Amino acid sequence: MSHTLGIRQAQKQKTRQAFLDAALALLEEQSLSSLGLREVTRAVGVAPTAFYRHFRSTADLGVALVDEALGSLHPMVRTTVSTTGDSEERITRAIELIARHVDAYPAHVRFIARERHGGVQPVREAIRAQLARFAEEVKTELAKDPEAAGWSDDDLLMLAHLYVDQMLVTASLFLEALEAPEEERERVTQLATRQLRLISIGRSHWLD
Amino acid sequence: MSHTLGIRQAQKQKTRQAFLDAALALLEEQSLSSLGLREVTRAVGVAPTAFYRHFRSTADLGVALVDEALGSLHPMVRTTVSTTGDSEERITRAIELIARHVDAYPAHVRFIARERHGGVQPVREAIRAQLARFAEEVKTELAKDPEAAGWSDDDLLMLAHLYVDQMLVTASLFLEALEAPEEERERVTQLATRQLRLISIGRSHWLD
DNA sequence: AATTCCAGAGAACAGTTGTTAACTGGATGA
DNA sequence: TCATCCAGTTAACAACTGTTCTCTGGAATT
Repeated sequence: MSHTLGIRQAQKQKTRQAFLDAALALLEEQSLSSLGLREVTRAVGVAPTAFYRHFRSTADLGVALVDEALGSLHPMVRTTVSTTGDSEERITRAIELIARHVDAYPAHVRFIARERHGGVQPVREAIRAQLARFAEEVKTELAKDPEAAGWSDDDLLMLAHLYVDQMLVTASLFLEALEAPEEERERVTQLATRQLRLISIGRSHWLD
Repeated sequence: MSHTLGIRQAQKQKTRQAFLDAALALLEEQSLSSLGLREVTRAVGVAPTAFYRHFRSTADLGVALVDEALGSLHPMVRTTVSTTGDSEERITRAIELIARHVDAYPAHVRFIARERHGGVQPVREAIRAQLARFAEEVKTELAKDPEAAGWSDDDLLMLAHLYVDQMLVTASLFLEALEAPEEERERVTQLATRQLRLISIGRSHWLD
């Protein structure tokens, strides 16, 4: 079923990706609501009007960035929660996975953290929707665990949201520590690990 | 020692407050990094150049807003954590206090949530510093609790940060539910309450 | 009463912004 | 081969931006 794109479509997608890349770079030092259309086209090296061939507005571009940043993350989230091993191993592995992701895609993480409560409504809504999906998926994985026996659906979703939010808090901490010395990164790892451990303890005594 | 301000100083402070109020209102629909100096002066009803009599830049104004939004919050945080009563009562009271604060100062809460990871470095730093102070204060209160016996300083601070972050997550949820029907606000209250309860359970079994 | 001070006004500056319209030239499909 | 399509270009628009310098009039100081 894989149909090779025509030269034309291929070039268009390439330009579109250049817009996304340039915007993401520019957004490291500002918010989406101050990102100018001309600013982006200048960075890409095309005429301002070329922008409209791909996006209606910078808000539209922002929504596309949300998909790029979070869309491909779903498989990882599933495996993060569902990995086997005892509780302590799973925590260590989850934190490490987050740290690696921040190292690999710092600009994406910064964008999501920044625009989650940012000044552009459609983008906020897109992030909210994706995070709700994450929570649903985490909930599904949690439900498979024998520890979830006796838990109501509501409580499972409550815990899933807690995990998702904690994941973002941790990612944001790693982001701030990106340029910091290894010592500081280790401090963050320890903090995040113990916070997750505490939540995990609360989880195992929830039904007491 | 209270010295009545001269007419001149009084008028200046009044104008300064008008700047803060106008900026806060404008920031409900955008981020600080896109807030224009002329935009603010127009809203206040003064000449653009008057801005410089009070602030070096919009970033400077942002830092002043952080102080206004968080500076007066310290006493409340202390009482939130230190209130007497059993665990369940304290949780209910804390959530209610957050809900009331969001109702009373929605724009302040929105500003902090938005600019905590926003595009203006000095403002991010100011918020980070204030939240670190909050965490220290929460830690001090936690240490007074008999339940904290045997806890290391590091673990207490870890828990304090967890509480502070959870407080912000909850505040942000109430903010999104501000215009929503009472039913939705009740749902948020239930969610936040159970999350805090789970953390509280983890806390009480931490030393097991 | 005379002098200094200073919050705010006014005008002007070079640059920037988003959006429109009409175009070009190479890929596409008949 | 020839007509159609369409990603990207060019030019122009009114409106807006931050910042400078100069000025003013009433409060503050002497």
